[in-house]
Amino acid sequence: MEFMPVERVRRRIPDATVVRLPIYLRILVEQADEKVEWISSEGLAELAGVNAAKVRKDLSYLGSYGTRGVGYEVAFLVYQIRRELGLTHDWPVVIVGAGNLGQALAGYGGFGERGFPVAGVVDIEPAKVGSVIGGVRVRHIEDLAQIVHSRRVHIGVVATPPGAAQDAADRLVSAGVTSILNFAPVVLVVPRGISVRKVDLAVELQILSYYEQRRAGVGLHAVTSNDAGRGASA
Amino acid sequence: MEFMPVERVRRRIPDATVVRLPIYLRILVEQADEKVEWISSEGLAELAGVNAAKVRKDLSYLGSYGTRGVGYEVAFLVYQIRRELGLTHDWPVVIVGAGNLGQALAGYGGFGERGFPVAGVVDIEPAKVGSVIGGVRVRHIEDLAQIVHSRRVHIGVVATPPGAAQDAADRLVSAGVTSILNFAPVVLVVPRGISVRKVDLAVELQILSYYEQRRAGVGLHAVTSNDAGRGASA
DNA sequence: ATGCACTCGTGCATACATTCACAAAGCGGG
DNA sequence: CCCGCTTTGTGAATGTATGCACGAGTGCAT
Ligand SMILES: NC(=O)c1ccc[n+]([C@@H]2O[C@H](COP(=O)([O-])OP(=O)(O)OC[C@H]3O[C@@H](n4cnc5c(N)ncnc54)[C@H](O)[C@@H]3O)[C@@H](O)[C@H]2O)c1
Ligand SMILES: NC(=O)c1ccc[n+]([C@@H]2O[C@H](COP(=O)([O-])OP(=O)(O)OC[C@H]3O[C@@H](n4cnc5c(N)ncnc54)[C@H](O)[C@@H]3O)[C@@H](O)[C@H]2O)c1
Repeated sequence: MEFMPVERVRRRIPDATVVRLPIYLRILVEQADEKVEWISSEGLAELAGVNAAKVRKDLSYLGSYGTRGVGYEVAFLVYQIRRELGLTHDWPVVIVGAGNLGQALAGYGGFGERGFPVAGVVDIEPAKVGSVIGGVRVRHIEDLAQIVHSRRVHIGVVATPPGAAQDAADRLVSAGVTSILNFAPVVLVVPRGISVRKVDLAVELQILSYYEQRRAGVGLHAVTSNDAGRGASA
Repeated sequence: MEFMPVERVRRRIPDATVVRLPIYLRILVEQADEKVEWISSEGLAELAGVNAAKVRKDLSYLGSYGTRGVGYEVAFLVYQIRRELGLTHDWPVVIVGAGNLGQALAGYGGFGERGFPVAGVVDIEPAKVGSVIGGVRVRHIEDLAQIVHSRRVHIGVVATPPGAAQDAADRLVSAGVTSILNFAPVVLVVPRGISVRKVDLAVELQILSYYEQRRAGVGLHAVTSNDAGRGASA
């Protein structure tokens, strides 16, 4: 094997693991709130609804932070997962589209709590501009670049109608955003190096429909696990 | 080769493919609307943002519906994918939790259009009961079983606060629902044979944070694709 | 001190998913 | 009717993820 420098190169964490780390994190934070100080891979696996070996392997990508015979120290794991996910500081987000969904998102306090404060909401419709949602005033989309720069926004949320989603994404990218969470049922085209994740409710329902229909057809079956290997496409 | 009965045994479609079929379907419907009659795996791949070989393999699980040298007939593919996904009839859904999100969902017309009409919205809070959202009157959660039975609902949506989500899921299951779409940031525990998919926005943002942070740390990287292999856990 | 019970970390086997690469099949032009 | 062009369908190779099984630490009781 090649000589390896002490300053270890940050290991690439498998996509499938990246998807599960936030789930472990949420559970661990809940446990910490309940004054649980130590947890075993078995215990965490139970709460996360996965296999214990998978938990151990996932956590092993962060480093050897467990204690054999004992388990993992909850507070320490929380810290390590936060660090690995880049959650040591806030990531302000900007929401494009102040409609039904955009308003629900902006008004939802859960994001700010988890380190994703809403830095701004923009819309193309002058009629929407100026109204206040969740303590944030809706601004015109022309102000997008200004918001992104002044608030150092890296993450944008697309909540426009499907037909406007690509336009919204283009504007976000030219404003300097490098990660996009897309709610519009549209495949966004973005330059290499920009991460995109999508949330498509109709797709989710259709997937459920498949398993539902299958169950009806052939005896029972179902099963399968929710998020194996979702990354963030670029 | 073995003799094969005409009434072919339904092949199991890989989870990763099941996740992509709805995306192909949406694109194909759009193409049909634009009077496109034929499409190649290359063309569909382009629009779906995936590899052409993947498209062909995915479609091959449905059967040999392409024409070599030509491509796939759009209308026929639409029909076949719909059939395979169980979208030949409507799947009424019931929404539990008439808060911020539940209201946005109920008011959103996109579901009904795609074959998932809202059969009912229920809430535990008497104050919410009786109000009308998107043409549906909010009813008390005690009426859940009645709605599920009378409207033959198989799919339930959980849009309650996290602390109430397991209760909501339990009630859905006892009412007879066998598929659940969960918006609460909680791992639901359900009996074997019940499908669950979750939509967790905080998790999505945290995943983006990881890749974002990584980009800052080591040169560039990013990439990865959105939904490899999401199934529906039971 | 020694042994025992427990739990991590990980090599390895297996399963699943992606991609390549090419023969087979269909189409159209001459 | 045949030839050349196109595009499918799929074996095989590669890449990724899962889960088992067990060695190796750790803590505690005796
Ligand atoms: N509302 C839901 O529950 C729900 C559910 C699933 C998916 N979605 C999807 O989310 C997206 C938004 O849904 P909605 O219900 O909020 O729609 P909406 O029509 O209520 O709101 C869309 C908003 O985007 C604005 N907009 C339009 N073009 C724009 C542009 N180029 N730049 C900036 N803003 C622009 C509009 O002015 C409007 O305010 C849609 O793509 C929809 O399919 C919504
Ligand atoms: N609003 C958003 O944009 C958003 C975004 C991401 C996640 N979420 C998640 O979605 C869920 C709902 O969010 P929200 O903003 O609509 O919350 P909300 O508080 O506005 O609404 C929750 C509703 O559920 C009802 N409820 C409570 N317990 C119930 C029970 N046992 N059975 C039936 N109904 C019950 C409440 O009366 C209330 O009407 C939460 O888990 C939240 O974390 C919401």
